[in-house]
This record gives sequence, structure tokens and C-alpha cells, in this order.
Amino acid sequence: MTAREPKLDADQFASISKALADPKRFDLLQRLAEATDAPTCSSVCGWLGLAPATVSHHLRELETAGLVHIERDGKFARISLRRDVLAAYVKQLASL
Amino acid sequence: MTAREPKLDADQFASISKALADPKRFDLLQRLAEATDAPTCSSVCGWLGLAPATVSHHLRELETAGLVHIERDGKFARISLRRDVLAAYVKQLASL
DNA sequence: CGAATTGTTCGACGGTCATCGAAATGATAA
DNA sequence: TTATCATTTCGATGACCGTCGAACAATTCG
Repeated sequence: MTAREPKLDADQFASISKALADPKRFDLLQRLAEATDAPTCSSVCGWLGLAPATVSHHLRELETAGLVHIERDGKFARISLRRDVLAAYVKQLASL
Repeated sequence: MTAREPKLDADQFASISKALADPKRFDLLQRLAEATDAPTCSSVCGWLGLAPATVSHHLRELETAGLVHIERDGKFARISLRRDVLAAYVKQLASL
């Protein structure tokens, strides 16, 4: 069985669409999907070639949309993809 | 069997994401998906409460992304949803 | 403690975008 | 042809967004 997917209201659906629309953010999601261990903000800076401030901004956008989960662990912030939310988005888009 | 879906390169994928990110455009796509006959630009103006110029702009964006097909028939422009492209997008998104 | 590392917050700047009115194009009807 | 209707193009405007540097906060290490 797959995990139960959360229901997306119109607002969350829209914010996910917007979050996916930026190439850098989507690139980040792709890498997150392939990553084995939860990366940190610094790793992301290296991946995307962006300043820490910009990465922080993108991460907030993605977390607000519900697409990533950010867990604070001491100095670090461990970022992980929320596959259930992504799956719910895909499902809703496919039902058009 | 379902129709074969076109392959999406990175650019087209990005432009589709951007096209989906605007609420008015997504609203239009939803209505297109439910419509039985191919609507015209004027119908869309009524649906979305937007000026003709704005609708024309959105339609161009959607057509460039490949999400809709616009067929000119005399005075009118008949708009239809390209379900194959949407399906290809969904498929690619689901493969993350 | 003080120093170094990680990440966030705060303005600011430049670019993109959604929106419209007005003018132009195109096609039908009178 | 003239008038009318559907749509597009153009230019402008106001809002939003991605980006960064600098300053700040929080944590770890010496």
C-alpha cells in the first residue's frame, strides 16, 4: 500500500504550482528525490549556485507549499522531499 | 490503449509549469477539460472575468506551452485542451 | 568566553508578469 | 462597401518575484 495522500485545497494546489514553476526550485526537488541522506542548506547552495539568502527564500517557499520538510538539527537544517504531497498534487492534476 | 504522449524536453516542461502556476490559466484549463464543445475567446472572457486582451495573452502562453490547441474558424478561435501533453507532464512529474 | 560555521531576516535592485484600454487586423453580415 | 463582431497587438502600469549583500541569530568548537 502507498501512504495516504493529504487532500489539497485550492490554495495549497496553487502554491504548489507556483513553487514548481521556478527552474531552480524544481532542480532542487529533483536532487532531493535522488538524494539518499537529507541534505543541508549549504549543499543546496552548492547544487544550485545560489547565495544562502536565496536558498533560504526558496526553501521557505517550498515548505509553505508543503513540498519539503525541514527538520532542524543543531546547526544544520535537514531537508527532505514530501512525496505524499507531491503525489497528491500529481493525482489531482491527472484527474483533469 | 491511450494515445502516445509526446516527450517533453526541459524547456517545454518548465513552460508548462509556469503556465499552470497562474490561477486564471488553471481555471481555464479546468473548464476546458469539462467543456463538450470547443469554446471561443469570448466565452473565456466571461468565464474568467478578464478583458479580451488579457485572455489572448493567456491563450498564447498556454498554446506556446503546448497545453491547448487553437484552431481558427472564421471569426472565431476554437480552443481545446491537449490532454496528451498534460498527461506527459503528469507522467514526468510522477516519475520524480 | 570568543571564534567560526550554519542558517535566517532585512532592505534593495532588476526583471518578469498579469492586467487593461486603445488601436489594429480579420472576417462576417447588412 | 460599410458596419459589426471576434481576436490580436501595442504600450503602459502596478504588482510580484528571484537575487544578493549585509546584518543578525543560533549553534558548535577551542
